[in-house]
Amino acid sequence: PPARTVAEACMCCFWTMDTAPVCLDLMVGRPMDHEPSRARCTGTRTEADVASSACGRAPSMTNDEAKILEAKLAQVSEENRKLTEMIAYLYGNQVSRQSPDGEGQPRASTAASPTPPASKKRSRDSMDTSHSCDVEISNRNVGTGEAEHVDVDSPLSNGTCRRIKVKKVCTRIDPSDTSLVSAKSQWRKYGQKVTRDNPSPRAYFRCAFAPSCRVKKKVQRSAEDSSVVEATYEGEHNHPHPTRAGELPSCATQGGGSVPCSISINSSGPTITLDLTKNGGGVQVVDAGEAQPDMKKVCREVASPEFQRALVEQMARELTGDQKFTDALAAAILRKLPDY
DNA sequence: TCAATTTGACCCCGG
DNA sequence: CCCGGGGTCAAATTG
Repeated sequence: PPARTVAEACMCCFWTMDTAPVCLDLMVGRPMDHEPSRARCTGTRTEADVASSACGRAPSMTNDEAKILEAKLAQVSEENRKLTEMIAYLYGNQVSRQSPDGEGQPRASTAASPTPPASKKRSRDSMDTSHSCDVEISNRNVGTGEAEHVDVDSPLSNGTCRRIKVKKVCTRIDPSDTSLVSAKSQWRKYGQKVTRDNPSPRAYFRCAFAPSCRVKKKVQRSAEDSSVVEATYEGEHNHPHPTRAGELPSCATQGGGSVPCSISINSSGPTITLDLTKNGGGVQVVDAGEAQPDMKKVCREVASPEFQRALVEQMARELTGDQKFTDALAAAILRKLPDY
């Protein structure tokens, strides 16, 4: 519990469980709203201390000290930014290999400016989902589906490269099940076409969350086996993956008041958010609704007492091994002590 | 009334 | 240049 009010940082760590990536956000505390005693700042200074000092809350500080601290703060911020980008990039790569629909966090590389379209491209081009010469097609093993992985290069005639992120997913479903074909919820259907080589119509979907998002999906039953649905995902989301309605309910609505920890499940993997600023404890799995079967299995595992215990132990190991955290914890405890 | 889906027409590209 | 097919648009339809 003391940790709730200590660290100023939000720490993230990622690890893989089975096939699903798990994002762990530890929202450890809010900045202290009262000034720490100068006498207690004699030890290792936390970033928060640096920040608060840099904000001029230490009137006796010299300009040189302030400049040094500002530079230090800027350096730490830059490091933090780079680490965040790296995590996003690594996580994006992982998602691109593991998520059946690629709805995960956009990769850092998405920010790269796209090469202008080559010569013969449609003007109303909606094909600007392509930004590289890598075409990744992966048939993942979903349920009883077949699995294969293919990489295709797609250079342009003018010698430049464009990046097209394409995933192909084969899923075996009950023939009467139209859930995937209709693909409601986060995809908006904008067209349907019967193609020459397949009697089943091909449905075209766009991301329904953001109009500017260029991600597309094509869904069509296999010509050979109508129980197999092939979904092709093209492009990357250019927006954070939104939470579904009710996925992250207000802490106050949960039993006994606030919930310090919640797990949101989406197709790119469950996200565990630990908000240690709240009272109480426990882990809650929220909305595994459309999760894949293996995802649901992961959800059950995540919700299990064994996993929670392991999670707490893992967190404890990570936190106690973090010098900054322990320093901040000690400082916070000192601040919390009555001024005798 | 509004949002989502359907569906015929159109556009673009490759052969 | 023509034609066929895939992909997209947008008006009509539906819930």
